[in-house]
Amino acid sequence: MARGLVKRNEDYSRWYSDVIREAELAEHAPVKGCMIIRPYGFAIWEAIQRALDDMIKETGHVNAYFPLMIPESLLKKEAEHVEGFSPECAVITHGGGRKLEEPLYVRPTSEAIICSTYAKWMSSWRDLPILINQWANVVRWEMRTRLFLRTTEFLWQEGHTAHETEKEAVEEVLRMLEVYRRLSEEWLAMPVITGVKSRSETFAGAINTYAIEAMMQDRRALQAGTSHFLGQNFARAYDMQFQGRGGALEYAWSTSWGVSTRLIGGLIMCHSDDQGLVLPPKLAPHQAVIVPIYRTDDDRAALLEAANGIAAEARALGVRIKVDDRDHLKPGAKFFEWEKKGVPVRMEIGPRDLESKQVVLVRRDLGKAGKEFAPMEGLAARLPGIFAEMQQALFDQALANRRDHTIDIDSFDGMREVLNGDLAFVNACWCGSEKCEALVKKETTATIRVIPDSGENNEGVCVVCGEAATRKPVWARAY
RNA sequence: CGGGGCGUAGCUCAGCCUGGAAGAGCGCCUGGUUUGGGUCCAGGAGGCCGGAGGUUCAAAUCCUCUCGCCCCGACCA
Repeated sequence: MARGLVKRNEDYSRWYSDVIREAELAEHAPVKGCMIIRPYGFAIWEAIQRALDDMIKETGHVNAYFPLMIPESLLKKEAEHVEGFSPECAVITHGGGRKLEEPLYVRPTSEAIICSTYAKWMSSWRDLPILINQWANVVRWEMRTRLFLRTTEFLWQEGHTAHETEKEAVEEVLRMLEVYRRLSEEWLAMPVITGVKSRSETFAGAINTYAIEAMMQDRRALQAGTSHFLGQNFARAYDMQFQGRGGALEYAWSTSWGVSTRLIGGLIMCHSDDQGLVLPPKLAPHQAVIVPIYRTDDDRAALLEAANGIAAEARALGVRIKVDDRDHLKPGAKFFEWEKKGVPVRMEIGPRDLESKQVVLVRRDLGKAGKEFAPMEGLAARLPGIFAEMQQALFDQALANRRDHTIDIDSFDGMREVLNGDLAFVNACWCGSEKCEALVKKETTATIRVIPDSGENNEGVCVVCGEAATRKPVWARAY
């Protein structure tokens, strides 16, 4: 079995760390809660960035960059916002060898600095909308951290937009929620439920927070992205005013939305297995690897020539492929290594294969059972199709896992049993009171993950208090 | 912040109880051997035993203090 990896059913938490270590995605830094993202892990992040950045631009946004440090006074202008964040802020008190007159906050998010800048940029309704995104790092002093899922410093993108009307802003929030859904489902092969958060889970200072919520293999939920409708709250706090079409001064309607390196944690817990990482082909740094198997130098030369030929052909078709020509490792060692790193397709080629003009092809998600002899003729051209099938298979598998573990429940007892037991996504009606929500959390540690936007069959009675309910949230234990 | 665990070779750790020449496995370097699922053999490099103080003829080991990290609970993307 995979050396150095515990099995998922033995200790899921340790398995998760093992996968990251063995795949060389990241490691702990000397600073508590911080991580070093290693080149292989960062390559995955770069692939996510490329895909998302394209979508962000296709939807009319541009990138910019705002400072890491925010003056305390600026952050404190939006009371609810600062209250939500101040306990987890890192504060810089000294610089240049002396105490600063005003402390600087390391951004936990950039609403304060960006909104106050937008205020200067808008004078007329013609200046709107402002549609800007930034790729940045942020710091939140979390009590408990886990690689990728929750680190003190993390990488993300944060979009910040300002609009003339409420309608436009709401449309923007939902548009970006949809972008996140597509990123997650089409690129990470990670199915998500979209919807709005309950009040207690709403971003500090926002009117509404929308989210994409995914189920991990252990049936816990992961909030994978959020899109916030900020109303005019930040406009009032940071003076984002413009002269409207009628000539009067109006407050802008703003939004913000973000996804982070947490997505990589989701990716791991959605698809990987007891052998290690499993990557969806669309995001894999290497989509395929060719391992030559030889005895003699002559064999080696001939095989490498054949392998490089296949690789060149594949690259011409846009496939990210690697020929593992390292001479000091046996083939078996290479198999294990690429397996742990989640490379979608492995091709083995030895003298016998060369003779019969074929390779042994193994899809990562199917394992040894899925080994096939593939003719070299037309092999490169087949790869994109194989990747597409695997991409779909990963999504289908994750979706099936969610369907198999989603339950409609109408009694609090039933809810307690599931959420304190094997875990699942529980669909259960809710009256909307924070008291009922808090009681569920107290007795099960589960929370409302999202109130789905599909409006069907939501009439009922609250699973906790029995009062009339019009909402049917997804309840689950979350990361 | 509470509870638990751990700091010794690049990594994983043994040694500590009962003080007396710093070890193993893996990895790394050299040479040979091997190559269709983690080759084998020989040789080699590599250490302020987390830090400070104390006890002692003598401390990785005992005592005090300290710093840090990991895991489990209360907060969060």
